Amino acid sequence: MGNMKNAIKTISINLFYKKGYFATSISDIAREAGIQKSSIYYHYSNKEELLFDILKTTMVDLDENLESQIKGVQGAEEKMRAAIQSHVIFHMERQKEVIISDSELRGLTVDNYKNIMKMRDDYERKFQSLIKEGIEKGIFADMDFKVASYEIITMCTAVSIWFNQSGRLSKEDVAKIYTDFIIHGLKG
Amino acid sequence: MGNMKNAIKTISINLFYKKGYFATSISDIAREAGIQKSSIYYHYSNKEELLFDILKTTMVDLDENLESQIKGVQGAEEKMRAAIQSHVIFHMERQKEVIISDSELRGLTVDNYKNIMKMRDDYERKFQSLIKEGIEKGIFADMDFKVASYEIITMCTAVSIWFNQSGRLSKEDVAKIYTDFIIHGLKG
DNA sequence: AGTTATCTAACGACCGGTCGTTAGTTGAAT
DNA sequence: ATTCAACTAACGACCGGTCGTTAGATAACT
Repeated sequence: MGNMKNAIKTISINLFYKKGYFATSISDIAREAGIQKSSIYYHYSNKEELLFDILKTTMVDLDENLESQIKGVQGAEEKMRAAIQSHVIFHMERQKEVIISDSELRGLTVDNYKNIMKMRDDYERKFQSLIKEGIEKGIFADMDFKVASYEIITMCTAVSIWFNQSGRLSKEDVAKIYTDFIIHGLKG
Repeated sequence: MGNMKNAIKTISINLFYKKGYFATSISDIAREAGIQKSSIYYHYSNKEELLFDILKTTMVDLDENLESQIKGVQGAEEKMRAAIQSHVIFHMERQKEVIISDSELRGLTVDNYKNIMKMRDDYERKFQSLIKEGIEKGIFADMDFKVASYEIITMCTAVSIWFNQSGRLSKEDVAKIYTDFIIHGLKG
């Protein structure tokens, strides 16, 4: 079983989140895992591969989440509502990983960086398609659909920063507030 | 004159933006400035002080910018429009510094961290007051004003990430798009 | 016997920071 | 006008420590 490998990944997520990728040493990770730092290299060939594994998994899960949530939904507005809810809830449930994804891209070398950026672009384009569809059908106001997608995605991504699991609002409360706000913004 | 000190600061802004605070060494900064790294310590007593100087200046300027833009403006909606425009344009004009401000807070020790966070909270509360005022006067829909402030600030802050000075849209174009989107979201 | 997962030990590179020193400038006292 | 102490701004050598990574040994399980 990849039991230790999985532990290393989970520990790294926590440390990268708390201290940042560059400020976290292989020794830190090994200490938490209860092994020697050289043993990390049995599971991952270098530090960057560990970061890349985290980022890749997060993006794949995010995308699968979106696809599964909008599949079968009818109507431009309803599809957009489903997409927003999917994105927002994912960012509240996977706070640490998405924060790492947003702040540690500098830790990647060119090939890995391009790999992640391509996934991001594909994901972004799905939102842009939904906006375009809504505009064409006259449900949303005429607007710059690219800027609209940046507005929506960046604001929904940021829930990961301020949302508190044990706070006043439930994930569903927050999703509702965000969805309503954005739909009003889109309808103009 | 503090000419070299200023050069060190500007160089650091560029390097912290490009490579990140932890990945930038004092040697890197010194090399760009054309001096020895020990000479950096004549101007700044340690690396963190340099980071703090950048963050503090940015927050002070951001706040002064907001105050000067909403001063004298009448009406809740118009004041909110002025605030959004002020925030968005500042984040397009000072891209590097605000990105550092958003991603390198971990480089600060407790006291400096608290100092910056207090300024952020104060700034945030100004937006919350504007929202509350609009709700009370019946101009904005009834809503959770705290979440609304997070929605607005995080989305407007993110223009620093995607905005391209030599791109298709002018700063004023972007400000207009953001302001309209948000006002519609607030009016509900 | 071979594989898997871990260990110990060490590597060279680089880090932030300190030290004593030095050359040029300034300003007040002589 | 000259002297002299203080200040400014930088130098280059060096420190202890940590970094990511590698090599080779070892122990347990199949």
